[in-house]
Amino acid sequence: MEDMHVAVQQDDIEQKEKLRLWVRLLRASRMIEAELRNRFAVEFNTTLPRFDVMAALDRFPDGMLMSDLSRYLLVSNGNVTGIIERLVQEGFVSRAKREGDKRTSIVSLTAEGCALFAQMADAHERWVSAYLNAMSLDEARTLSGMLESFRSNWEDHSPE
Amino acid sequence: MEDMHVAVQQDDIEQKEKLRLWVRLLRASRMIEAELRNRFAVEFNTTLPRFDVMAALDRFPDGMLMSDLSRYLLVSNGNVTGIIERLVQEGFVSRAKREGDKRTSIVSLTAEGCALFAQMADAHERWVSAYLNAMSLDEARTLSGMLESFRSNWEDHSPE
DNA sequence: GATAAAATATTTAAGCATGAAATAGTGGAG
DNA sequence: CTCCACTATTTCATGCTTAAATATTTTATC
Repeated sequence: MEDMHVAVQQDDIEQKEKLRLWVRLLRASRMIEAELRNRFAVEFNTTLPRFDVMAALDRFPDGMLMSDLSRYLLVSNGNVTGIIERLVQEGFVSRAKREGDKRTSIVSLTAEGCALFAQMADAHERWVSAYLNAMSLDEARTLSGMLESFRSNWEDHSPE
Repeated sequence: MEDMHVAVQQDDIEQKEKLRLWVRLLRASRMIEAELRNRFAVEFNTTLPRFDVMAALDRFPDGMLMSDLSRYLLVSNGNVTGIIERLVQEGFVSRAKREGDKRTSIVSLTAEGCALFAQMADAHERWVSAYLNAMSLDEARTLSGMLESFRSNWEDHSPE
């Protein structure tokens, strides 16, 4: 009986500690995101979602399907449509119809988009590294490792 | 000369490691957020931003000004207006005009809102803790501590 | 080959989010 | 009292985001 109380209390402590972790993770993420949003707006007149899309396309030079993009970026299908729409209009992304399949179109960066992304990626890396300058390299590696192992264990409770 | 190369290379390694950390942090945050959004929609027919607002109001039972809310939640002024609007219509939040100052209105949870929030907060804690179940209590504490020290050092590069 | 099932992409409606401008109220200096 | 600066809130334009509905094409099954 006594043991049960102790066990339950332990569970509760663990639950609360993990809730606190989540709150702090979210807060850190929001702070950095807000700062980046601001920088991207000021320096490149663009947004974070646009940068994310261009980063994905830069990583896959042969192009991606719309559904590849949304899966890779963890955003919804319809979301990508609008972002790509604007990027195409501004000449940074091109859509190519594919021979065999009339549903799909392969999107990729144009030469202009590629050049712009190189600049943005460089600035992005410098900004992020500056935001994290109070953290040592070792700490960064530890944190990074823990987050990666979290990600690789994620499927356990994720549905589907 | 040789030393300089080594130093520069070290800086670059550090920059890239911190970029990787940011990418993983963001990814973890997005995965959990997506899962929570889904849960809140299914179980409570509500959204994360609404939960955040109600959590703030629960924390300040005497009520908050609209500007208090937006400052506390790190969101824009106009944003809060719409969310409160809907919560008021559904009877979870009440607005009271203040005697002395006709500009301000004090918003607070109604009894209904309070009761609903208690349920949601409980579920929220259980969900989050389940998402992090692959992580030990010690790991959670370590990670949490690192994120907290990051937050407390944030002001260094944040403007204003 | 016909039909059903799955995959791909877009559109729609509602809500979230921002920054800027508009509106309205307060309070002090002259 | 009047003007001016400040505060609080809302409104607006734009863009992000989702889920659900729709349309189209491809693939599988018989």
